[in-house]
Amino acid sequence: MASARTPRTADDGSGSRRKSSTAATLGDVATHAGVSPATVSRVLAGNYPVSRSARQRVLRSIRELNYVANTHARALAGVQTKTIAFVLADVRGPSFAEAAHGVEQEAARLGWLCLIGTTQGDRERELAIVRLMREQRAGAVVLIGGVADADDYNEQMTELAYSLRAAGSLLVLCGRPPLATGVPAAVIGYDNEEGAYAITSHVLAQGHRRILFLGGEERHTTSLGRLEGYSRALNTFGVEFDPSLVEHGVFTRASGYQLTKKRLTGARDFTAVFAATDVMAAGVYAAVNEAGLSVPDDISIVGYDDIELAQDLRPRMTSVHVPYEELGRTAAKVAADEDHKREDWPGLQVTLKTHVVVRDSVARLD
Amino acid sequence: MASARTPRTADDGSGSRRKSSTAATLGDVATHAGVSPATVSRVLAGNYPVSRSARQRVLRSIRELNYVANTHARALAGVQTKTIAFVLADVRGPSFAEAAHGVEQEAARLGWLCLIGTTQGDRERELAIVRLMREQRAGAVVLIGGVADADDYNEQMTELAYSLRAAGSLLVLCGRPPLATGVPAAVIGYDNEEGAYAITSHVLAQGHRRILFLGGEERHTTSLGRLEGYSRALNTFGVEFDPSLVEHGVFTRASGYQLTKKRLTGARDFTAVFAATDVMAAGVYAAVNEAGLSVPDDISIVGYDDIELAQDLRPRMTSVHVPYEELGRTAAKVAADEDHKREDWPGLQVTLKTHVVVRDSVARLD
DNA sequence: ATGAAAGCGCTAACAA
DNA sequence: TTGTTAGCGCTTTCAT
Repeated sequence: MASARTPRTADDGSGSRRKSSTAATLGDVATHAGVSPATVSRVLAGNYPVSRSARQRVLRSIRELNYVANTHARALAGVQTKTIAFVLADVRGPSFAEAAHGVEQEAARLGWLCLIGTTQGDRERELAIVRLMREQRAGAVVLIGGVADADDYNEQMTELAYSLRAAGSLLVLCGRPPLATGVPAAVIGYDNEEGAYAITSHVLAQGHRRILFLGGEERHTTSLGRLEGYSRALNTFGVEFDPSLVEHGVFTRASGYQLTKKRLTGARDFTAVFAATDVMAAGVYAAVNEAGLSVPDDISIVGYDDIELAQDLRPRMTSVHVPYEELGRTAAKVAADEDHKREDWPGLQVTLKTHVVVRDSVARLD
Repeated sequence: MASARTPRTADDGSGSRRKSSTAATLGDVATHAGVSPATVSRVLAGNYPVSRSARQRVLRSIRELNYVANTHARALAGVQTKTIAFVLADVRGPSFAEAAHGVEQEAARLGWLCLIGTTQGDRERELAIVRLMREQRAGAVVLIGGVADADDYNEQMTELAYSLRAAGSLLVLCGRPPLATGVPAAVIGYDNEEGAYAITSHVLAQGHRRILFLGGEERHTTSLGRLEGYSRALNTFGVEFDPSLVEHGVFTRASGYQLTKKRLTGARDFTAVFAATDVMAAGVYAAVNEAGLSVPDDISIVGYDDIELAQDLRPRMTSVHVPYEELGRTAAKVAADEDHKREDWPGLQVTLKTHVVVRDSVARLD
């Protein structure tokens, strides 16, 4: 049991404040246990037979030295790191936060770490971050939320999907449309069109015919999907789609407020507002209230996402519930699943259900 | 210009979908530029003289090969990674999200990456995560939000502060009290006591004398600080502190709702409620409304944090504004600042200002 | 079942 | 100014 290096104890129990000695390495554990580094590595990986006695000694040394493997050394030696990178536009969006929470929860449960990056909705920045995450050898990169659609962007993202896959990693698209078929990425989504169709139908069923649609950026996939559902519902009810009833802004309270305020000056040519997100809808409420109008007597309002806020607005807002947390959890599960590394992995597409939650923000028109 | 390895181009321009070849390494760049690896490393680090011509060739090769340094190799070679780890209880808390956003923004601006971990308010998990982040060689670890106070916990965290510092990293406490003096950690905070004092004084000045305080966990530092301010204000106004007017729960809407509901059954012995967070206050509103009572005519309500929600509640809620985003930004700045690595770094404590935002949720009592 | 040794990509001390 | 070389801590053949 030769010992070239002095084993470094993690705590000398002296209780005195001192700089902790540098952390124990695998080599230290090996020395301490009287085995070779390879053996320690083997018991750690558990992918190779090790004698009972050796294993026990190693385990004991690990405990005593308070050993924790160095992730970087591992990564360098070629092992995929158990970190899942997720990138979103802004952590402050409640629905994003919900999804992020789902990812984080599930990742933690599986013993994975989370890297996070935000893009402020900037496509270039998003691409840059995904590249960065690839260099970090993230085990998977999860993209949360829609994007403003664009061809060259899609092309670059597709390229990244392939390159991630080649590196043993995986691109997970969460809450946004798939790339072209055959591209090796997992897609976890919900149906924007369907939910929008359902809630618009609900409004129409209450007798409304002029419904103002407040969307995000014009080419934003989420906004687009919701607009389509809105439009299809009109169609079903035999109401002609009026482009002048569609406004584009961004997914913030301020934007919802401004857009509404603008439409409220002059003749009012709508009886209801469908805000593409609940956060925007909060701005609609504010503008309507400020104009001295009442919800829903003067104007009905519906949103999308069903975040907690929907219950705090007065009157409580009717909205489309999206299982964001579940979305995130699923993404993490897929990311952590080794299955996608198989040569013949067929790709994966999951679509979660949404449903309308009816509250008190839509008046019946007779 | 010998070339043992075939230089690997990043893009063959063929436009066809193919697995990207494995990424170029520093060695590839060296070969391509006809210099030694050391030279490449030098131009990258910029900490050593390199001839103009060599530098230019290297830079060009880097561009052509699309080279990006491997973080893990760097970390292993002993360089601090430019990643700032931040750990908080739950990304879904709006004020946390705000702070997280601040950290993320500033970090990105400085070219740093963010690692995130959540604890669900569990101290053990928090310690475990901080240890993990240390193993990840994070350049700094930022702890956001209060914790339930406990001696042994403080001791372990102190130990971690030293060990982080020894590893060239830094512990940043954000929105929580300092550890013992002399402990090498940065503290970025705001004054919970002061803000609570101010808003309670405001309520008292409106004539209220029986104010229900709804706090979080009993030993939670944030809750504690706010309770102290509440208590001092009572004292200033010559009102005796009544322990039966203090309830403890957790910082969620549901908790605020339940606590209020409980206090609303039977004789009502308070005219105002001070919820320790806005999110809890939303629950208070809900319970009060549900009991058929009116805010502020029957019951006045104030919160703390001044998140966006405060403006969406009706009537709009009076609250204490906390510059969370600024808090996060400051934390990131401090974390990224090399200054703290100096041997004689004196430690750092920043305290941000809060202020009361008066809205419509407090009635004047005469 | 176990150990020796090479190598992952980078940095830094030492030579030249 | 530049190159050579020895690690950083781990995994993984290849021997034994």
